[in-house]
Amino acid sequence: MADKKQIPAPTLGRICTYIRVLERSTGCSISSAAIAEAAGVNAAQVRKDLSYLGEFGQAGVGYDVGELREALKHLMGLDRPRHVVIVGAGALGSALITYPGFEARGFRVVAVFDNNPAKIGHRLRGHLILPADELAERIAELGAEIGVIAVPRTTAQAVADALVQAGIKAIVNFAPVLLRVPETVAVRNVDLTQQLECLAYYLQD
Amino acid sequence: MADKKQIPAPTLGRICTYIRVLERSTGCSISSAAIAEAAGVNAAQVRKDLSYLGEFGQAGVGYDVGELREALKHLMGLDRPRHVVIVGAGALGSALITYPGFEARGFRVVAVFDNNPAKIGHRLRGHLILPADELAERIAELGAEIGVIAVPRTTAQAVADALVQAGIKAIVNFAPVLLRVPETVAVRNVDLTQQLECLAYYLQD
DNA sequence: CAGTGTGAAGCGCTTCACAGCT
DNA sequence: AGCTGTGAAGCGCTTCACACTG
Repeated sequence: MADKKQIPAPTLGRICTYIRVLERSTGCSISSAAIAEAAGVNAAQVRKDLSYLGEFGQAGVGYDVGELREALKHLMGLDRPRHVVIVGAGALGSALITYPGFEARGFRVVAVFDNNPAKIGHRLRGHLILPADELAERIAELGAEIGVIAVPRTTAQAVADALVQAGIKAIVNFAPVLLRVPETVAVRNVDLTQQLECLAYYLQD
Repeated sequence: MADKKQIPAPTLGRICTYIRVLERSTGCSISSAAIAEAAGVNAAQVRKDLSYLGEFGQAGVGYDVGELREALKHLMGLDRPRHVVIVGAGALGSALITYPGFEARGFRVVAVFDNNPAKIGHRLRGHLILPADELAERIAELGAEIGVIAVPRTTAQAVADALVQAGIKAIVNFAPVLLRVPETVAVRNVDLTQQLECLAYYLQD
């Protein structure tokens, strides 16, 4: 990714949590302490995070729930839908197609790709599986902005290259490998096995 | 989790990466610079991380690949298999049952639970779906140590409570909610939607 | 020499503490 | 009184730099 260093990455993650807290919140105003309690963080942290988008709070009262929620969504770029393509029609890719949280939050899966001829042309959870070599043209015509890599480790880099070539600027990578992409492309790695491995450490002694 | 503060959490994550680098490495000795290059981190970082388990390197040469790999696996508690239970037989839970990385790294899925009567008793990818109210007894008899929560947000806390009650000390949580568990239980949250949300931020301007 | 191990510096995020506003 | 916004302190991870070793 480019610079964008205005807001620290940890803050971005927490802001997503704050948005969810606000969406489930009933009252019309909420204090930083209440947000902090629900999000599992320090109240000063909440205020510092929120200060990145200007002064929203009312001293002595707190924050307007609706106003803050919309401001945070706007800040995160969540005020318009995003088109997502999934590469890899295996078990994981299949699960991601219908993952309820995606559609509910404005992420629309617009295409699913695979390079297995036995899968191409078949329907998977309502989506026609497209050949991976059509990535570039499909991404352009569908206006996709985010690519999800759900292929085996050995083909992940090739898929990433193809996505970058197609103009994708944001990638979620489920393959346990370090992707080499231009600095202008943002990558989030999700290593499911690593989660278990880290837990194994704490299971000892 | 308890204290365990000897090794910082970021280091634990990187050590998992180092293990993979070593498993794919061909030579019999490797330098911190080579590990760093493959893992995408700083070489000094690698040496500092490795120094947590004593002095393994040979000055002027590097580290013995096999020896270091086994030492790291032992440190992480990966030198014996772990039994995993998955709660939630939806699309995500289903994908996790056969996730190739789990079995390959010693994590064996020994049971799958759901509370939907329509699913209980049916087979899913080779596993009989068990009723969620049998969690405690099954976990005990199967010797499960890790629980994976792949249920909707609204039931995640109840599942976590049941897992804790059953003696589980390590949880991977896919539900977008803050779990309240005793300090003795380690939790790793994996919020798939949040990955996309953070990327949306970088897609702006 | 090439490369490790590590004290010290650097850096960035987190938390405190309090002035200021309502 | 209650709560925000923020400078300053605190803290922990990262990186540097170099003495030391085979």
